[in-house]
Amino acid sequence: MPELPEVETTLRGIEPHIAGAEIEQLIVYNGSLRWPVTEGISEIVKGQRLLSLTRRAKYLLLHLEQGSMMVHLGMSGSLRLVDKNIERRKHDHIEMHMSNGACLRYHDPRRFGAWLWSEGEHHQLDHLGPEPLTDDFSDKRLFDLSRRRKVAVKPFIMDNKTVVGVGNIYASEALFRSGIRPDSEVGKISQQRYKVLAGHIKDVLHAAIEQGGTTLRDFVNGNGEPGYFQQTLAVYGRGGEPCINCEKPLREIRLGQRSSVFCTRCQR
DNA sequence: ACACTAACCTGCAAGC
DNA sequence: TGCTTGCAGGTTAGTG
Repeated sequence: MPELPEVETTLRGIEPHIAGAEIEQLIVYNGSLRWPVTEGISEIVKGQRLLSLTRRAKYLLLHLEQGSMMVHLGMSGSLRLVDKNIERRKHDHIEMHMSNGACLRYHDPRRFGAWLWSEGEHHQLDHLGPEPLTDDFSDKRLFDLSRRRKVAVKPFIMDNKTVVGVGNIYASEALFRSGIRPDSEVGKISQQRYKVLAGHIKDVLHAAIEQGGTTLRDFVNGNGEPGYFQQTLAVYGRGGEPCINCEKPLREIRLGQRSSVFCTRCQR
């Protein structure tokens, strides 16, 4: 999926084309996503103006006059603006027609995503940690949260309670840039090293947003264009290939059911 | 509280 | 060629 940079890229791509317009029709072709799409959502949102779009963690929030739709792209979801006359593709599950003629399609082969309506709070957002690109996320937070804990640092920074938006790609890349092994016990890492790590998490996310995100298989922004950050990946998906610094073959292990690639020489 | 696993679902690549 | 296996960007529910 889409990690934070891909969601942010999607938001920036679609927002100018649909914000301010009225929803003429929302069509749900297959509402069987991670959670069932809210019953009756088409009737609820019809005729409401889309006031604004925001992002929280990897969730997109479409703010309407009477409430909001919370959209998640799961592992394989994407949103794109299309010409409504173009035939739907397999796995195009939801379509939103706007009063200005724009048509937004939600495509998600694995159906791990979400489209939920609420007149108030979305409770999925209740227990999320801070946004990584704000001052609420810092080395101090990583240090304080990790004392007397034994979890490996990679699953720790991928845990939404620690910080949101950091998935398998950017966790791997930030640890490489920081020279920290992904399986290091969090309780044994110094605040100085967390300062380096927090800085690299922010840097790698910023850089990925500037490149329009990472396209591995099928990610596209709101206008159907891929991202380019995959060209910058140093370790993710490169198990067995040479380290870009020292040329030693990169090692691949599994941590918390996720593949983790790192350099045994450059990361300690 | 913490650490870890299985599960949701489809597509694709690798191996036999 | 075709079958089986394992893996893929996330998140939550359940186990010990």
